[in-house]
Amino acid sequence: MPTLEDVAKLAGVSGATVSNVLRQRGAASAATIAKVQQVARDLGYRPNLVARALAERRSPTIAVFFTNILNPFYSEFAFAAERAARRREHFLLICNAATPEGSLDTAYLNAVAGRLAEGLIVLGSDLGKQSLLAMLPAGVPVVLSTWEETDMYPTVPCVTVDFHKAGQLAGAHLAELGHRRIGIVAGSEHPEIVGDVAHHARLAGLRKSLAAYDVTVPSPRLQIGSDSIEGGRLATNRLLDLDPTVTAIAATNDLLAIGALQAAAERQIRVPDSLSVIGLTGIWMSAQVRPALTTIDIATASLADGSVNLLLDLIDDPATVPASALRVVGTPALVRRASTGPPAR
Amino acid sequence: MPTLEDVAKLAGVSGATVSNVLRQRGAASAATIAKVQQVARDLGYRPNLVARALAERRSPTIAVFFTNILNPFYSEFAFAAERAARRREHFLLICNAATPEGSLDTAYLNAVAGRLAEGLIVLGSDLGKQSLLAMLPAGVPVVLSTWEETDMYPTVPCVTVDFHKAGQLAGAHLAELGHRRIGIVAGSEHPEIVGDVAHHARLAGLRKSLAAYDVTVPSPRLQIGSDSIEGGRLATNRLLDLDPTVTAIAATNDLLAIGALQAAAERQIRVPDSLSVIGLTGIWMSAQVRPALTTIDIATASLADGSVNLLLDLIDDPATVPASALRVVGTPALVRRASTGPPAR
DNA sequence: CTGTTAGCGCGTTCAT
DNA sequence: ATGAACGCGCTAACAG
Repeated sequence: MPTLEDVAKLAGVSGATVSNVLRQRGAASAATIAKVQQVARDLGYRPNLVARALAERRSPTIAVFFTNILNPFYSEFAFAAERAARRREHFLLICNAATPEGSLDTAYLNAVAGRLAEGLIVLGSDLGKQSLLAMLPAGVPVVLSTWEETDMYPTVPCVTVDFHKAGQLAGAHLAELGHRRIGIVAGSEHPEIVGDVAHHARLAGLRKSLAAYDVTVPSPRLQIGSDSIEGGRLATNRLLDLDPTVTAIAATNDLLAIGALQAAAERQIRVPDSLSVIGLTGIWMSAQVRPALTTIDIATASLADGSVNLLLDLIDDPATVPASALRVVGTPALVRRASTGPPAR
Repeated sequence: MPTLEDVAKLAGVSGATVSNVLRQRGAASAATIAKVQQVARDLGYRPNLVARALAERRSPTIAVFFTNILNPFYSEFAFAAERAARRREHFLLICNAATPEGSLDTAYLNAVAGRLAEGLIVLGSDLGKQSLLAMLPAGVPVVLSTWEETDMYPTVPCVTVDFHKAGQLAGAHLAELGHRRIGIVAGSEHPEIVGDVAHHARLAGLRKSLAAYDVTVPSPRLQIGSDSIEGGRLATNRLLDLDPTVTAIAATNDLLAIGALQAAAERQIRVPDSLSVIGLTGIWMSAQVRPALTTIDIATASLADGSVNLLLDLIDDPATVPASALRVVGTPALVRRASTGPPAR
């Protein structure tokens, strides 16, 4: 592979000039520009980005830590984040952060702190608090995103959405439709631990809005499952076994809601005629299932976009970033589709 | 951020010794080992991976080019690839290669060739042939994966599966169940172009196996849609409008098949009683939908694993890699689930 | 067992 | 407008 020097020699100029010409800095005579470009093309020269990163003390990559990229929600985030990063001439390193111990992977964090990536976006709820906090003093730019508890780390930049509000919207929608016997299917990252629930804020919001209608959700009507379609299906089956009288189910995310839809289908329960189902987050698939899922949209792509841009702004020049940009909390919105309606009677 | 030199000075040794101690190379007295480690810890030293990469002329990252990470198939590949890479102490750069023009993104390729990643896995069917071929002479290690046409680039290392065989298995399964009026829903990356089909090998295999049973698939029974659930649903609806007599549908991938399932559900057609549906690839979701989808499993995770390991082997030492490892073609397998059965009559 | 020297390939002064 | 020299932080080869 040819280097800068190779080009310089063949073009009869110095390395500095080649650098200037190729990066369009400074000025150079039309003749040398042509010459250098010609030689570079002939040689198939490509700048060594590693060397450049070392010299510039910057790296063209940022990293994003998920719990699980198999979850479509995270895929969508990754997709949007990659596009946003690319628009800013950056690459995206993906890191599945979840380890058996459930904490952020230290090797990964160290690598990032080792300037492999010049910044880091951490998604998820209550993942790896410790290791993450240990990281921050190291001066690595970090942006939290889609964080469930908005105020867990008040000092860390965060782009998220009001999950409490999202839960409220879901609850209010069902209650306003007239539902009173409502079940909840909630997700857990450790379903093997009895009572472990991941989506605290959504749940709290849900319960709060329902309380305004004097609706309570006793324990048999709250079922917890692993964060997947299958988990939602199983949880819903348990719920309906325990209490077949519920007329609506709110799930703390769309995957679980889709599982609920399937459980209903298996039991020949018509949605929304006999059972309403509402999800949360608004993944693409929620629009593609049948019946199409009513859900609370949190604009995942904007969150990804906002996270990447905030991170890169912070890296470019922290001083430029207004304090107000350090804590962005989006507003969720109800998306009415076909899976909810008034109760049968 | 402290550097190697900082540690060296404080520990009263040279940089080389610090490097040796920290990387456990060479030998050092117990005393200096302890000292160096102590100082490194106190300082919160983390090696600068960019500098290391420059010095070693290696980078700890590999890149994978997809067409679309929103497709669960690619997510699953990414998930497995990331794990495999990590086991070999590498990071994964994800690149959504699809551009509006449909070709591989040159900027991305150049970056990789710029040693940002030391190798590259390219997924997909007929994506970016030109740019990719232009890339190869540059000496960048490349592994093709999940490639539809096994022999398109005979000289490029490739880990894939026999898609032709996969198509055959799907067709044979339906035919053996007794189906004779069979529809096909095929995917396209450019559905706006009339007649554009992506999954050639699968289609050919499908047709071939059906021909053995004297089954042909005339044009109205072959519908093409965009590679998504929605695309499958729409294509299936067109197909059933044009010919309501089909008793089975083979889709060229699972997303399309899931769309077919939904189309059937909307039309109150019972699966598999009145209509059988078979998919291809075996994404996780295929097991989670209801009825669970019968499909042809291509062991995506193993493909990802194999691709990463082959690439890394090639990078470590091409001479070590036997020729037989340069072209791995996996064998697909039928997974019988609930969406297929004998025709009603 | 440890230190010295010499790069890795590029960007960046500061002269010229 | 152009070039020489130095530095980025680390590893490798050799010397002691």
